[in-house]
Amino acid sequence: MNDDGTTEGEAIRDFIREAIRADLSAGRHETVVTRFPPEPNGYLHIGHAKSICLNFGIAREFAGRCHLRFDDTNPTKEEQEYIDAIQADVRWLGFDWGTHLYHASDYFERLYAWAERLIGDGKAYVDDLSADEIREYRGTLTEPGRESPFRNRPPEQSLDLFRRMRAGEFPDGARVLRAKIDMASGNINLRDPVLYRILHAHHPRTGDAWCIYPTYDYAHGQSDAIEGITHSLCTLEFEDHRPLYDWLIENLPVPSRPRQYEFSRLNLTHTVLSKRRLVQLVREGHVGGWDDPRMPTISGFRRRGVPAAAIRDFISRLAITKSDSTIEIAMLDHCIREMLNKTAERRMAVLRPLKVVIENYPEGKKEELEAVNHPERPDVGTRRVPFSREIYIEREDFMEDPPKKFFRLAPGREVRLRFAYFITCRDVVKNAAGEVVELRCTYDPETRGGNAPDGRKVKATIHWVDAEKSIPAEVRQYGHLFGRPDPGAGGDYLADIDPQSLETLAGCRLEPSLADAAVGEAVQFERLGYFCADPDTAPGRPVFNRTIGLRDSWAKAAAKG
RNA sequence: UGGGGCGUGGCCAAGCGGUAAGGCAACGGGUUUUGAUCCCGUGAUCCCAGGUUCGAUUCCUGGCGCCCCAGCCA
Repeated sequence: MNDDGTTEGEAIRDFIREAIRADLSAGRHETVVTRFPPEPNGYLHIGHAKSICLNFGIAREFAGRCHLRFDDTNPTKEEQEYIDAIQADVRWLGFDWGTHLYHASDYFERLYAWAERLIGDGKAYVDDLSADEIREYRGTLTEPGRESPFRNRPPEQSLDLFRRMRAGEFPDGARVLRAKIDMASGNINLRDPVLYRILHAHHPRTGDAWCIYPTYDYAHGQSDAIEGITHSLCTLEFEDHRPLYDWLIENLPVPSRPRQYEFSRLNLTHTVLSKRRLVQLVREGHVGGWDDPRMPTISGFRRRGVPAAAIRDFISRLAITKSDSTIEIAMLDHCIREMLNKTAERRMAVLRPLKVVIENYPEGKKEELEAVNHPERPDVGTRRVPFSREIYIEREDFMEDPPKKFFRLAPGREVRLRFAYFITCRDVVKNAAGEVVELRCTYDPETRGGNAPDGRKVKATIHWVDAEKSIPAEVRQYGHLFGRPDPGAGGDYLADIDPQSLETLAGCRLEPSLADAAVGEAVQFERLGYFCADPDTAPGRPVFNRTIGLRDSWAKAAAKG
């Protein structure tokens, strides 16, 4: 099975790929060329991953190519930091644009020349109206717009003005270049859309070479045509722009005629995916940064320990359609767990330690027990875990007065220590406040490795670490950033941030083999979940992030009562 | 009384006139040295109303509902 969910020879079917097959078999194209066109005004998130997987995936399936093109037409919002991060994220996701790295700004000179041509053809004009006036003249959704008084000025005059706009003679907002289409169109995008605006701003790539910049509508389709893009895939909100996209292609001497197709964007429960909101979360410090593990950004997932393959698998299960949809976050969680279950090695770690003294275990005795690294993959081998008279177990694996369905340790009860021995709880030691601070247990030497020669069973197996040899660590447990599936539905989405989405635990104890875990590499802490070392890890000071917890039917049952 | 889309089980989604795939979730049950994994099993007549047809989720008509568009953002 490939990680796009298909098996060898099985073609993915959706309306876009069907259209491509039709174009290919009709001979309209020989090769398929797609492009992923991010605007460098923020970090990539999982919604972008859908577009990336679609565009690069199609290029791969049809033996074509996919370009990475920065849609850098608005210097007031774009930054080099984003340009760099976007490239790193696309690569990390597993895609390669080869030599096809482009920028809309690479085409500024050509776009400008075509704009002059449009003016000469009487198909564009310089408008002196202010932004507010243009809005008034535009009309409303139900009323047609009115023509600007400058609409029919002579082409020579528009041309002169346009050249002076470029020359920097006018301040921001003084004039714009507009296409002359139809002020009465039901499609507002056709009511003489703005093609160029004056922006005295420094551009990350062109510096101060320009003070007029093309709008998205003008730059995008022409960039597609210049690059020979055959299928320009974008999200539904651009559907209304297609007539304009086509109008420009038809009225300009572009080298090719790309076609635009629209599909629905990804929505996910328990998170937000709008650039505006993600920027706000970062700028206002509601999260630690773009790569905060609770962020739905590619860099956030990476830091959290989510493998790129899990993201690709998730995307492959999505359908490319035109219907609005919101995917339950449980779907993503499932893909992460499934991937990690197959790949992550197992280790033991105790997050909330409770000391256990095994009274009949000889003082000073130490031994090492063999533990498998992956129960379903013997080839991954085994490791040795130190064991002695004093160990730590998880606090929540002991209850002094357990309900009937609780199978773990309790006074007088016997359980198995994973890979070690059966132990029985004999005594509970409490502090002055009445809190349990230590357990006194006995072990059965005959059960070494975890099986009783007499065949007796225990109802639970719990994890543990050696008190002396285990290493201290900080563990950050991450949950979904928002407590409700539809953040913002109640008004302010910021109010829906779950204050417990990050729980930092100090004083956790890890089995010694975790001392040299590689940053970002996933491991399963048995019975707890998947974790990986965070970049904040310092020598002798490990910091682990919880990528995702294991499914926990006990917690679910306990919650129900 | 503008234009563009969409409407199949809780969430996605196949289906392209012949009698409703699959995934996730939920709920049962089995296996298990992770209450994990794994394995079984359980649910819809397809927004509504007419019409065409031997037969419609698939075609037609009319409703209803939801989403997007009035940035010199993308």
